Amino acid sequence: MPSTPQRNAGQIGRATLSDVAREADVSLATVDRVLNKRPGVHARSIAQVQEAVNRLNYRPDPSAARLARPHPHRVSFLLPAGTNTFVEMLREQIAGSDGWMEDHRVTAQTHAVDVFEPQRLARRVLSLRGQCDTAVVMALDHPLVQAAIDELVEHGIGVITLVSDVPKSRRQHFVGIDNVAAGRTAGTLVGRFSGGPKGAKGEVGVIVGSLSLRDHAERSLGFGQVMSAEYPGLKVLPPMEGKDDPELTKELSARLLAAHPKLVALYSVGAGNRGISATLKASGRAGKIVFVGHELTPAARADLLDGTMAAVINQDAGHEIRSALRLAIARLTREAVHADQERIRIDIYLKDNLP
Amino acid sequence: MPSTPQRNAGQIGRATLSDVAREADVSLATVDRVLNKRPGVHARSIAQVQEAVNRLNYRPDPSAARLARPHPHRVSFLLPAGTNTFVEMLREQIAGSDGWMEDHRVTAQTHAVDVFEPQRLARRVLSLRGQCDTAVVMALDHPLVQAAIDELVEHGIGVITLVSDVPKSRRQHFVGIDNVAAGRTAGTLVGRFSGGPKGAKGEVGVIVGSLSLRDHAERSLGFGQVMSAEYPGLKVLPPMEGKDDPELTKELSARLLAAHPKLVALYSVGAGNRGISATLKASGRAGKIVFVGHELTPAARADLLDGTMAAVINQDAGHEIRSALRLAIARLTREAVHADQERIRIDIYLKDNLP
DNA sequence: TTGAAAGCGCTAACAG
DNA sequence: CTGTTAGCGCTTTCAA
Repeated sequence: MPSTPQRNAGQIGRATLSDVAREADVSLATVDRVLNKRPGVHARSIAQVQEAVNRLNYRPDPSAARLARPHPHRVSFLLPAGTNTFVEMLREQIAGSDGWMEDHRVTAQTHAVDVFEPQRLARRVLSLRGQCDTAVVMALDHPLVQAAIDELVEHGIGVITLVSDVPKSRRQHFVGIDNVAAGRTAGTLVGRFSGGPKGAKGEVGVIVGSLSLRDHAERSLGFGQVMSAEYPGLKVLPPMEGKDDPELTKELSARLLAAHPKLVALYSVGAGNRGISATLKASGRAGKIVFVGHELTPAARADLLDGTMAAVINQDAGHEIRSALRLAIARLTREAVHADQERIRIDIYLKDNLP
Repeated sequence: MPSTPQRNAGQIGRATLSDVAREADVSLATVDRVLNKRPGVHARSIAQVQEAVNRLNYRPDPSAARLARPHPHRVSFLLPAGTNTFVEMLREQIAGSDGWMEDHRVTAQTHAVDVFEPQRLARRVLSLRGQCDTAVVMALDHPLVQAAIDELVEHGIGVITLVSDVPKSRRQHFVGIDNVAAGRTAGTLVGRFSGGPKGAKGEVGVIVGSLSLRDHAERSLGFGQVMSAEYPGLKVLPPMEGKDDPELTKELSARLLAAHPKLVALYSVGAGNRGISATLKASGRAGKIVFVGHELTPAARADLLDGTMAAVINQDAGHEIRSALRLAIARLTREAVHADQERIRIDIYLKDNLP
């Protein structure tokens, strides 16, 4: 037993930086350099420090780290331009997190981009170089975009994809739901609400935003899987592309109703639910046709309450923003992330369990 | 404009304690005394400080506060003794939060109590006096318990009710779901899965743990509301008390099936779903009878996947524990709580959206 | 009733 | 390549 009456050495409380420094027989600064992977440290010192860290089971104190850091972490959000209500909700959640961000020494900037233009989107992603420490991107999955993300990562910027993933990129995390599973969930809801495995008979319409959007394609896929495997009596019609535009979805759904009198259900994969809702109400079939869609917007809420929509599948915008933010700073501070807490759920809302 | 070249005064960055001290023309210590409502401060000083706080829009920095505090906050959890799987999940979540707690200077202790004994429970609650800063209690709603909670609060201990509320008490918060709404949700699920407002016909069984448990009673109530109002073809049978015990629920459900050949659905309000599941499987009616229950335990998960259960209504144990912990420390540190984040959702799980 | 001062554990100049 | 040092914003003795 060393007889030096130093405080701490794995006894009471947790090990601190100075404990590590003492054990590794180097200075505070050197430990800091090793921990933060800064260059210019002798290999021997690195090894000593790492050994001490392991031995003492050292974990940095995030509060102290935050307090000492003179500059805030800068995170940039890249969100689709336009009037999509869900994106609007994401924006609000970012704005609403300012208090939290201040407390955590984080500053955020939000940029609007035309997500449907891979070229421009990629350029925008690239332009973030040097502008921030972490980029949170809701992006189209396209090779150009993937390359841009990879380059950003190359430059030491953390990248988190939001809502829509770019799986082959070197992004640090994806914050969003499993869209195939979400589609399957919609399938089960539509199937059971239309009469169940036995009873269900008729045609089912599907309106997507665009099949070239990865998430929409995945949802359609999952939906189709369940329908064909479990509800043979239900015939899924070929998906129509509504461009997430209420005007267009309104028109399409009207055409759908006219052409298919045996329509028993309608699955809206993307946005523009307001248009469908309008058609349904105008036709007097609201509440008769099982209408399931995504994202709990104020309009969807109202449709749920008056029975126009049977169910809404949601991803919690607030949770997604907070999660992205936590993951962003966790990379910089090496804080532990609790996977459980960061998993975005596929929420199902009926008229009865609205928040 | 004052010409003193002091740093800060509402300009760059946020106001600090010293800013407040300077503006109020008192010392740091005095500001701290006022902010933490410690006694022995002249009324004039109090006023000055408060004025400065408002003027500068001061909010304490939680990281700094945490760092400076020599003693951790002590929170005690009071959970039901016994083998209930959901309670087990709560326990695991508490254990799994230890890293987070360490980072936030919080220590937790968990006590097991016989919740069904108001006397003993109340005594146990009282015994927490002086033992902790915050008590998180999953309690029976009983006058004795309420009184005990109120006394604890009187003694300056924060009380948070978990899962099951004691609404008339002076508890600081309730962390849990709206059980009437949860019951309504179950109602809609059962109704729609059994054929919808028109088609549904037959009898529906209800098994509760005990009707003297507030949450069970509330769920039954909500369930009944929806069924009678929206599914007139479905006849809800009088609830049976299964004491949350798999053996008993197994027996009860078997009796139920035997006595009611026209049973189309079964709503399990409390625990003991394993027993019901066993009966259903043994009778060959698993998957035919719409079986809806609460809490996503491993067993429920399996039942969902093999079709024995149609849906599970869940409250996220991890979210509840984290929320309780955040609320506990927020009281001590005056940190802002984001109501949105603390709202516990009524999750609906189908086989397709399992986490 | 009030104030001065010593940290909490970490980061980042600035010197060697 | 390494160490010293001055804080970050707050809490808490200890004196006055």
